[in-house]
Amino acid sequence: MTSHPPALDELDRKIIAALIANARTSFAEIGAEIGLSAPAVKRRVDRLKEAEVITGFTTMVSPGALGWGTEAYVEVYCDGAAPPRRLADVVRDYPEITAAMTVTGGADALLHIRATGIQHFEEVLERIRAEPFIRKTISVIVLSHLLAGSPEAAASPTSPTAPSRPYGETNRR
Amino acid sequence: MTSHPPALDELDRKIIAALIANARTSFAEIGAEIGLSAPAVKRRVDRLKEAEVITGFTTMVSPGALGWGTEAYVEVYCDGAAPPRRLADVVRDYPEITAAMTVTGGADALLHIRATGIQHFEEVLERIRAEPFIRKTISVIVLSHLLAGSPEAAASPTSPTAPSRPYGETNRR
DNA sequence: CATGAAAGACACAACAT
DNA sequence: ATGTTGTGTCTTTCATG
Repeated sequence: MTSHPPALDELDRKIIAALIANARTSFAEIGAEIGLSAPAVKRRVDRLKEAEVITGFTTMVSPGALGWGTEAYVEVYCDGAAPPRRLADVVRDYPEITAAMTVTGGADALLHIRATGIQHFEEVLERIRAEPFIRKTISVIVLSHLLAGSPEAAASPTSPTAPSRPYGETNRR
Repeated sequence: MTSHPPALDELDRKIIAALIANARTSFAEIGAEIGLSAPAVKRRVDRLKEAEVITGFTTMVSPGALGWGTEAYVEVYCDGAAPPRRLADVVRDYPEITAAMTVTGGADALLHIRATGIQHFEEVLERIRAEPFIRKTISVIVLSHLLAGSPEAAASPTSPTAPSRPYGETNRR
C-alpha cells in the first residue's frame, strides 16, 4: 500500500521499457529517446522507485555458468490444518528456493528451485518433504527453455494485445 | 557456444553478486568493496558479458503497477506427433507468455503467463488451446507470493548449501 | 593481466521558467 | 513539472609496469 495513486503516463512507460531492456542505460540517453532532459528522467525514475513501480535493478546471469545446472518447479501439498502462508518462514531457509507462491488447484503452493544438479535437487527435495506440515510434493524438472524471458520480468509496459490501458489510466495532473 | 571456458574466480562471483543486488552499482563502488580499481572491474564485467555469464541488466517492476494483475502457470499437453520444441514458434506470438520451457512429467511444456485480469487470462488461454497441436492445458493461477526474489536471478553466486564450487573451479591464469 | 592517469560523460543538486 | 547550469564523480581509453 503506497499512499500515492501512481498513474503512469506514456513517458513513464517508455522509461521503464528502456530500463528493462538495459538497467544501466544512462538517464541522458533515455531522455534523448523520449524528448526529456536527463534530470527530468532521473526525477521520474526516483518517483517510480518511491511508488514501488520500479522495485530494483538486477543482472541476468546464465545460471548454468554459475553452476546451477538444474531447475525445477515443485507443487507442495500441505496438511489441511496448516495455512500455506506458514510456508513463507520455511521457504526462507532454503537458498535453493528462488520463488514461492500460493496457487489455485490441488496444490497449496508452487516452488521454483535451482540446484547444482539432479543429486543436489534430490537432496533439497528430501529436506523439503521432511518439513512438518508438508504432505506431498510433485516435481517437474525443466528440460530446456523455449523463451529467453524470465517469469519475473513483467510483460512489456506498453500493453500489447491487452485492453489499451490496463489499470491506472487517468492522465496525470 | 562461447569458445572460451569461463572459469570464474572469487572476485568474479563478488562482482556478479553486487550487480545482481543492484545492476546500477558503479564499478568504482564494486571495486572499493573487493579491492580492485574501477577499470579492472569493468574489464571483468566485459569479459563476463562476452562469455555470456552475464546476459544483461534489467529492471524489476511490480507487474501489478503496470496493470498485469493476473499471473498463472499453464501446463501444455501436445499431440503425440508434434515435437514440443515447435512450441517455440507459437509462444513468440503471445506477449502474455513471459516464459516457456519443456519439462518432465505428464505435460510437454510449462508456460508462465501474465494477463491484466482473469477475463484477459481466459481469452489468452482460449487462443492457446485453439493452436493446432495442443491437446489440453492445465492452469494454475498464482494467488500470492511468499518470496520476493526473482526466479531468474540464480541463487546467490557464492553457492550456499551447495557443493563448494559447483562447476568451473580451476583458478584462472 | 592488472594498475594508474587523463579526457569525456554522467549523476546530482541547486536555481529559474 | 521541465529545462539549464555547475560541480563532483564515474566511465573509458590509453599508456605503463
